[in-house]
This record gives sequence, C-alpha cells and structure tokens, in this order.
Amino acid sequence: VFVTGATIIHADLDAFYASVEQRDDPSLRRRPVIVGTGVVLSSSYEARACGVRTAMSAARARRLCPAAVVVAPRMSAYSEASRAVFAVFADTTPLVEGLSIDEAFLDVGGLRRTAGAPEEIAARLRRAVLDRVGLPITVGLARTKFLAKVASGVAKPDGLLVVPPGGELAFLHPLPVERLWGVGRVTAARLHDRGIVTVGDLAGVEVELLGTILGPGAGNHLHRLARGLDPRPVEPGHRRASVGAQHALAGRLRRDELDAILVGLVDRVTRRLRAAGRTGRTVTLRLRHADFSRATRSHSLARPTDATATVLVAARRLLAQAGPEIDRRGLTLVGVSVAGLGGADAVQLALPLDGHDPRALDAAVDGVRARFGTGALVRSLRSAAAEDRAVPHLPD
DNA sequence: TCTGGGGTCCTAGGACCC
DNA sequence: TCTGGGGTCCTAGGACCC
Repeated sequence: VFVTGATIIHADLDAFYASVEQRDDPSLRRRPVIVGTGVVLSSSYEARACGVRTAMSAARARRLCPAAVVVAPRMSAYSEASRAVFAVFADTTPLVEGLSIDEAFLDVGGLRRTAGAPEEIAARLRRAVLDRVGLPITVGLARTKFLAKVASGVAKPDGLLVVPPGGELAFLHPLPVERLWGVGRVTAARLHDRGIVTVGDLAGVEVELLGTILGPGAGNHLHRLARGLDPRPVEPGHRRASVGAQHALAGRLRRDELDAILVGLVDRVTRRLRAAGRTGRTVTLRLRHADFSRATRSHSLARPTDATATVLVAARRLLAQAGPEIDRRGLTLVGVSVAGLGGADAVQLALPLDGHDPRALDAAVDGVRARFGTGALVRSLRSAAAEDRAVPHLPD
C-alpha cells in the first residue's frame, strides 16, 4: 500500500460577505452584521450567535437579533475580494480548484522542498489572506478533498484543522451525517428514519441497503465517503458550465411586465457570456409558482450562441409554452440560464493547422488579443473554426 | 419560517442511431 | 416483421451547495 501524507487543503473564507463588510466599515467590527435586505445572504458570527442563518428572511433575522446591522449586498466588492484571495492561492500552488466565490481546494503536495510541510503552508496561507486581503479564512488539510472540506467545516471560524493520515475514520465516524458533503435536509431525514445518525452508522450499513434508501448512485457515493474513500484529484482550470440570472417576483404581473423582466434577464446572461468569451447551446427557463413548486423548460439550439436576440427568442418560446401552467398556479420567480458552454479550449482544438504557416496564425491571434481582448479573440477563433479558415478575421 | 441569487450533479424516459 | 445490444442526445425534475 502506498501511503501519502495529507496534502490537500480546503480553504474557506469565514462569513464571506459579512466579513468584507466588517473589513470595509470598522464600525461594524465585533457587531452582528446581516447582509441582505430580503433574505439573509450572509451573516457575521456575532449574528449567528443569535440564531441567524443563511437563507432566512431578513425580517425574522431582525427579530432574532435586534442589535444587528442590516446592509445591502455589494456584489462587486465581494468579487474583488475573491480575486485578491485567489491571487494568494495562486501564489501558494498552481494546483488550485475554485469551488465558489469564497472557497477552493489547493494541492500542496510536492512543495515540501521549496515551501515546507503542508501544515506550514496551510498556516502561512491563513496569515497571507489576513495580511494581504484582511479577511479571516479557515483551512482543512487532509489526504482527500472530501476530508479536507469536512475538516474546514468543523474548524470554522478562523481555524486550521489537520486530519492526520491514518486518523481519518476516527475523525469522521463520530460526526453527524449532515456533515457529509451532499447530505442535505431530504437525505438526512431518510437516513434518520432508519436510525442512521452518525457517519460511523453510515459506514456500517451495507452498500446495497444504502442503495435502496438513497438510490444506487448516491448510496454508493456516500458509502465510500463514509469510509474515507475519495480518489478525486484537485483539478485546476475548472470552468463554469452554465450562466444564469433570475428574478423573484412580488405578486401577479401583467404580460408586458413579465416580458420586460425576461428581456432584462436574457440581456444580463448574454452580456456575461460575451464578457467571458463563452457561448452556450441550451437555454433553460426556470419558474417558481405561487405555491413554491418549481418547473423548468429547456431548449437546445442547433449552434452555441452568445447573442441576446437568439437567446431571447428561445426564452420567449419557453415562456409561452409554460403559459397555461403560469396562469393556473401564478408565478413568483423567473430565471434564464444558458448551459452547454464552449470556450477557448474547444476552439483551439478545432483549429485546422495542417498546411498553414504557424507563425502567421500566431501573429493574427496575438493581434486580436492585443487589440480586442481575449473575449473577441475567442469569438473570432470560433467563427474561423466553424468556417474552416485557419486565420481568424479581425473583428470590425 | 417563509423563502434570494448563483450554481453543480444525478436520474430517468424517450427519440434516435448503428 | 420483429427483434438485441450498445450508444448519444434531449428534456424535466430534484437534491444539494454557497
């Protein structure tokens, strides 16, 4: 058996949005802070002490915590803080896999000679994020991604927890099943019904029985996790697979108001696609009814697109298709997303290079990038590939 | 308790293909 | 005419995550 040390870090900023607010406004420090005026998007640990939780209505949060300061979210400030933190990650190791705006996996194996032991790297990373960005961050260190993630969850806030190799099951088995990544309200209730409360209980259940409770896929997955088995490597360069926007509605709307909202959503999504140099094929309309039931309608285009008009036509058709259901049940949320995204990687692979002067191609590519940015470069490469031309046209 | 906005992954049936 | 075995893609729903 080949035993390796714990080299995978899960780094997770504490109460991210609320911490950015406390960093930027000293009067908020050490006070309960709630971010979000409709529902709670994030809350400081001082607010959590009163029982405030994410996704709770802001009204209830105020009742629980009358002393709290409620602030409107500032998404651009959070994006900027996220970029700064990911820059610290990138200075630590090239093997960074972002999971969301405020968390990532880092593989620090192989850095022992240049950067020291993983424990030292982890401690230094926490200090660097605090010094350079001014935000508290919790780090879990373990042999697998899953265990590192569980460790950071247990160590929060402002903590560092190492799961020593060989000590994985002793760490894992006393924990409640809710700690497992992928066990939410529904799965936890199903497990509790059968007396499965801890991860150790879960590990003791036959995988076949677990399959009958949760379905074979989820049963197999959780059974492996409960025994500490998770071979997934840290994969840098993960790209998002969809781009969406949604809007919650208050009360009944006229048709033209609904269409105006739809246009706004499609515009937001396609702008973001174009800014990222991405295109997508599958347009999905997301609906929530007055009784909070949900529905989706989707359509796959013949070709990927980032064009507002193309996506809007598809979205309007899907909305018309859902019309009768909307009339019956009312509508409280509408969303549009585009998935099946292609990008630079796929385009580069599709470029025909045989028989062409690679220097001329490089010069053209560099020219587009320098003058028009990466997004325009990707689009021109894509159109070149689609028409089987080696050298992309420069955009107007 | 009364529910925002952004995502990921899995399952399952049906159409269609070889 | 009816049929096996293997596969992909599309659509819809649902659980889950931050």
